[in-house]
Amino acid sequence: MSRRVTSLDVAARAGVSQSAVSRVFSGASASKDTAAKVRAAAEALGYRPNVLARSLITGRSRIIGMVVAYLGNPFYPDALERFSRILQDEGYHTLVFTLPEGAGDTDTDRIVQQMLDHQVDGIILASVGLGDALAARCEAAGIPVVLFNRGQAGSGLAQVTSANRLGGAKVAEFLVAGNHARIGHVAGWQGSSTGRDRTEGFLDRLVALGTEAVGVEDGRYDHAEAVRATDILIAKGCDALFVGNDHMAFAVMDHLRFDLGLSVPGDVSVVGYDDVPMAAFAAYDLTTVRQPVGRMVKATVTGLLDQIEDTSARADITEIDGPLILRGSARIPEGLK
Amino acid sequence: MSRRVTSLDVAARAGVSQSAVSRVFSGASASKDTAAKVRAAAEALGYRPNVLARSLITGRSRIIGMVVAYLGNPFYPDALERFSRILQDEGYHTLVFTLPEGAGDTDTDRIVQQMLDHQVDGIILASVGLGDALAARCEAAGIPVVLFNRGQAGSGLAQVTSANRLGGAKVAEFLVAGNHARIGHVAGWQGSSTGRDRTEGFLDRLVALGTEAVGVEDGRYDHAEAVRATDILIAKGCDALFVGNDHMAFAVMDHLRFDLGLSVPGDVSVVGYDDVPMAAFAAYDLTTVRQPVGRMVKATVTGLLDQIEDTSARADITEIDGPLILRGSARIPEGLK
DNA sequence: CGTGATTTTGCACACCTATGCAAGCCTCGG
DNA sequence: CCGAGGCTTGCATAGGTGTGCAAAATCACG
Repeated sequence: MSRRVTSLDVAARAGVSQSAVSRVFSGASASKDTAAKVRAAAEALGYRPNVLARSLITGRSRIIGMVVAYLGNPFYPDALERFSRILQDEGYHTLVFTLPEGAGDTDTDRIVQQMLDHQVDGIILASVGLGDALAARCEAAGIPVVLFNRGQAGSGLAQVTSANRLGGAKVAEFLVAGNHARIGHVAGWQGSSTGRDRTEGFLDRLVALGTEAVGVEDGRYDHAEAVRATDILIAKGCDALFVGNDHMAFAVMDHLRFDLGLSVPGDVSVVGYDDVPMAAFAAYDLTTVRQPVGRMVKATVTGLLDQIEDTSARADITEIDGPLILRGSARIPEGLK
Repeated sequence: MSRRVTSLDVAARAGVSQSAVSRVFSGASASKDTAAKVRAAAEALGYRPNVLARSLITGRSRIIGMVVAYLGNPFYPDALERFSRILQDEGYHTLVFTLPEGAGDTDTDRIVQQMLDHQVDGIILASVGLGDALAARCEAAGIPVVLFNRGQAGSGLAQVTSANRLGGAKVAEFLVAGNHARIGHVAGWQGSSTGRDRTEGFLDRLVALGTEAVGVEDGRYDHAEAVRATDILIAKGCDALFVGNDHMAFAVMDHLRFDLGLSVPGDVSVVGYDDVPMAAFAAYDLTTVRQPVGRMVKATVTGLLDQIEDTSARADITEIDGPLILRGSARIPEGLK
């Protein structure tokens, strides 16, 4: 394997200095003439600037660290794919960091260190599961951070979520309009802001509408927990369940239909949150609140790059509204048919 | 933001030379005494070696490029998560590259260039969709490559797949044993080796058993295509369908049940391939051939690291056998009950 | 054509670490 | 006590690029 061709080689061939080559490739000023000569020589030699050397000296790697922990929920792979694609188009790349199952502070520290080691220009935290520790440490290290699908009140960190409270409220309106008598809630993990917000919005709106939830059980975004929660709520006689995300909603529907022998939506209406692709599958045909992944991802990237390119740009909180998608898993009010 | 702590700072504080510091952190020989002094100083200053500078000089980045294109199929996120985790444990990291939808040669070239730019130590191609061009170019660039869940006959490239032919054969055995009279096949994309192999193994074994497929339609790993294929095969009177992967199988089952009003497995048996988590959901309860993701991932990483650390190690082809998982989407032969 | 303003260019250094080489140290056997 | 051999250590350089600075070249204009 022959040696890499360097900017010096190009300079020699083009009859200019190495700095001229550097300037041409880093977009600095250069005369039409030399730029042409340099490009020709580079083309002939197959020269490409060495990213490592460049990063070493500029201090910017054009790499974004992305922390994920929960790819089992199809919402996240979808987001990851979009992130990777957009960042690629912007000349950035995505370095993936996976948080171990029961992530303790030790793990968190290690991840942060590794990101610092690689001098990532920015960080996307796309995981509901991780504590505030990670975000705090990133911030302390002076690296721009955006929380994706996760909020953290008063942290001063940039964050992009869907309008979770409003979404929860929409479901409340919908179920009440559907004349459901006993409404229950399999909540998203109450340790996460998204989970809490959806729950709050839902419960508050119920009260505003003059009714109340028969029961609320934390499903912790977990299959088995969701089933357990369902049992409790059904025992209380619920005829409608708002489930904290689609992934749990599938488990709930399966349990209702195949273990408890109930009809959905005949006996029980089920509403989810996310609108992952599978929600449209006929087997579930899940009524759910859509999280507009595309717009959320775009907003996240924009916010992050703004922070990177203009350090004075400050972290803002973005909430993106998504519609309730009416399908067949919940009784549809007369007025909406 | 204060300047980074460098090995020179540590050297000064420890009263040794910079090279001593370097040697301690790169695992070269050093006396107990100096090692201790260096570590103490490093600890006190919060020193961490600069990965970029190190990579620049050693030529190894400890970064693995991972090319994906099809995260819609839940098989791949699962794999990606495992890859990231294992590589992390081995001191490597995962740089994700996403191939655009209709990836032409231009895109392929760009991706390869970007990987070269970042001097990735190795490449995992985890995408059925991409042509041979990408693999060839990577190989030409002298970077170790392993194809994951994708083969390429006679390419001389390392590859890890499940035993696709054998898997297809198992399904043939199973369906014949179940006394199915008219067996059809919604094939995986015939442009991919996995698709072809499964199909071959399936059809060959049918013949060996003295029967034959009523029809074979390419589902191209696509939802809509799978539905189209199903229509054709059902029109031919099939009472059993082997579907090229689980993701399509879900579409097929939904179509059979909710559009055509057929019972699964009452009227038609359906068997998939992959055993993604969703296959175990009660709504589908899909009989399918398991791809042992964990072992496939482990084999891929092992093979790749071997090639990286020992350039003489040559590419081998690994096939990992997986069992047929019996569930409720296909009639179970008397003998197996 | 001369002068000042402006752009272009080259020089040299910085970024931070790994490593070949030679010199220094220690150890051990005779 | 001496010499040989092995382990440590420091020196100096390489790896490839960006950038401040000053010199050179170009331009505009009177």
